[in-house]
Amino acid sequence: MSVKKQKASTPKPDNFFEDVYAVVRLIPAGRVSSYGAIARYLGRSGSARMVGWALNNALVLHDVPAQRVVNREGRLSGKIHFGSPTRMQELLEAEGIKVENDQVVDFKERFWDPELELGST
DNA sequence: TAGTTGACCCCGC
DNA sequence: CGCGGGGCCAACT
Repeated sequence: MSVKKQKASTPKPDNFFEDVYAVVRLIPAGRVSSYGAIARYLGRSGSARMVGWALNNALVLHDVPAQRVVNREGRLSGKIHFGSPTRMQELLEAEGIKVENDQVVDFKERFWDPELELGST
């Protein structure tokens, strides 16, 4: 069976990426989450960077509110990828989230942990 | 083909 | 208590 590895032309069911989109989509308006929290919830605590990559693809898909996802400092680390230097902040303010100096105000109170909200049995 | 970067986080000094 | 380096996995050059 000379089955060569066709890396392209495949639906690519990347569960990890898809799962990231699902969790981010579950984030309610007015709340924010962090890469590490999502990564940990998916079982990839060490691969928090991949969450960022997933969201990067999310921007292309245009179906995920990536603006609600920030780093563990509550800082808009990914605002650079929104095309405009203030795009992410504007979106967050539109959701009711206050942002000062590229930093989410009361981030600790606005923080939304998937494992805490969803993973509660 | 292989090397480097990257929307990060944690540990050690 | 502050700063630096390593680790993680995938995509880009």
